[in-house]
This record gives sequence, structure tokens and C-alpha cells, in this order.
Amino acid sequence: MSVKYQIDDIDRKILSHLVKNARIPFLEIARECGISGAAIHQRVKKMEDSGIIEGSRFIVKPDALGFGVCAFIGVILDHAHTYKTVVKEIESIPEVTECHFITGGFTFLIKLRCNDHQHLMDILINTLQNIPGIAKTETFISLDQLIEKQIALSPQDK
Amino acid sequence: MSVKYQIDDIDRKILSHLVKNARIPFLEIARECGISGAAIHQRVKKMEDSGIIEGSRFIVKPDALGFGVCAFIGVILDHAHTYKTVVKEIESIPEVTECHFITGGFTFLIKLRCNDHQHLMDILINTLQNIPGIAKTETFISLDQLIEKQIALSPQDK
DNA sequence: ATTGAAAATGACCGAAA
DNA sequence: TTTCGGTCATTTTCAAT
Repeated sequence: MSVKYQIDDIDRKILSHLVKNARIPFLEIARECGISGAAIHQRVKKMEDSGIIEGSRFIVKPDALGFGVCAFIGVILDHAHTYKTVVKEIESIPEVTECHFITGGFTFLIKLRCNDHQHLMDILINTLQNIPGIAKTETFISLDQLIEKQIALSPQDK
Repeated sequence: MSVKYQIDDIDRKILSHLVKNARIPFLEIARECGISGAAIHQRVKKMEDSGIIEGSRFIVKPDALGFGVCAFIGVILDHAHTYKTVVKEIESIPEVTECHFITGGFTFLIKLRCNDHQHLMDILINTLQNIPGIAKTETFISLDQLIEKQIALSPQDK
């Protein structure tokens, strides 16, 4: 479950480029790190194999795909033992992008994206509220995503 | 502010590959779409220029970087007019990865990543609670991120 | 673990349809 | 908008250090 090996400063430097631009040429990273392209290649491969790197993605503006509405939903279960089956049900909802098991007033915190408020209402009433084990939900609609960034990798992430 | 042009099915197909693997060769996408590599290249460029594609990133397991703890924090302001300055303050916290202006019981919902509970406590007490305008916070620690995925691009996203 | 060089593959640009 | 073709750049592998 845990990470297989500790990354060093060169790995961190490589990642600091890759998390900002997945298509940057390895040779460019190599020049900045002062080592060969082959070394970059092998280090990236090792980090991929060990699971440190989970993959790479293009970031697409959700609006362009018709998913202009973002919302968080706090979920309260009526019986703790329904946990597993509820997760499976939530997993099958295509609009859900995240689900956390959290401390505090809710069992789960779900993040999802949908087309519009009608669509959101539909998910709430026809999907979520119909899942056995879910007692109550509380919806927080994101009116504006003010910050979206990655964790800083280096002390100074210029 | 809005998107400059509507993408078509080919664009959607291109994106469906790119959001899963940012380093997939354009030629491979070209083969699957039945058009030339140059066409893929141009369509991607157009989507980048128009802002539909916001960039590309490697996804790194936060644990590997020493950020094993994920938490959400609901923030309540004491005066609505402090909104802007508070956002600026929050923006400058390196551990914060998201900040939403939300409906419901909170003004903001913040997502952040930190090393451990001590680190989280430090952010809560020494950083967040010290920002003028923040009246109250409520912390939800993510004990387990059960789901993490992207919005489905196609009806069937095999 | 890193390197340098070789071979294979892909990105990118211009011209033409 | 697309394709084709050419050139240049990058990825990837491998033997050697």
C-alpha cells in the first residue's frame, strides 16, 4: 500500500516539470537537471512502475464538455454497515469524480460535475436518494472555483 | 469567459484519449480516429489556443511527496465584504489545492494536502484562523479517498 | 545508476487539394 | 479542414562504465 522507495531531489525536479506539463520533452528536463535523457527516461519509468506516478492527463475545461456545474455533496448513512455497498453504488454514478470517507458530520464527501441544476437535481433525487443506506445528503454547489492547483513540489516552485 | 467554439465528435474522441494518457502519441490517436496525425495535431492546437485544453499534467501520488493527509475545510466569513481579501490570503497558502465559493452553510470550501495532522493543525491555527474575516472553520479530514476519476467524455467511455 | 550512440518513432510545418 | 511529404526532434534501447 505504501510507496516502494523514496524519491530523491532529481526525481523531485523531474516531477516538478512533469506535473506542470506532461508533454515536455525529456531532453529538456535532462538539460535542466544536468543529466542525460536516458536517465530521465529510466527514472520516470521507475516512478511509474513503483506507482509514484499514477499517470498523466490533459486538463480539459469542464464547460467545454457541457459540465458547467460543480457540486459537493455530504452524505450521511443510516447504518454504518452499509458502507461498502453504498460506495459501490456511488462508484457507478458517472458524474461523481471524487468520494472521500471523512471525519465530521458526514460519512462521505462527494464531488461531482453535471450539466446544469436540473441535472444535479436529477442525480440527487433519482440516484443518490434512492441508494439504500443513504439517510441524508447536503448539497454545496460551487458557484465559483477560485483556486485549482497542485501541491507545491519544491520549496520554491517557480 | 465562455468557450470560443463547440467541439465535435472527433475532438471529443481525441480528448477521451488525452485525458487518460497525456503522452499517447498523436499518431496513435490518428489511427484510431481514422484521420491523419497532422489533423490531430491541428485540432489539439486549436483546442489549446481556444482554452478548451487547459494543459497537461503528470499525476503523482501525494504520499510519495510526503503529503499523505487530505482535508476539506468549510470556511465561514464574518463579513461578506471581506471576500476578496480572504481569497487572496487563502491563495497564498501553498497547501491549498482548491477553493470553491459555495452555497450552503459555508462561504468557501477549501481542499488541501499536508504532511500529517500536526501540519494540518498548524495550518488551521496559525494560518487560517489568523486571516481577518474568517469567523469559523469546520474541518473534514479525508480518511480514505475512495473515488478519484474524470468526468466521462463519451456515452460509453470504454 | 548513468552515459552515449544508434535505431525507431513521432512531431511539426508548408503546400496543395 | 484535411492530407501528404519532408525534416527535425524525441523516445527508447543497449552495451559499457
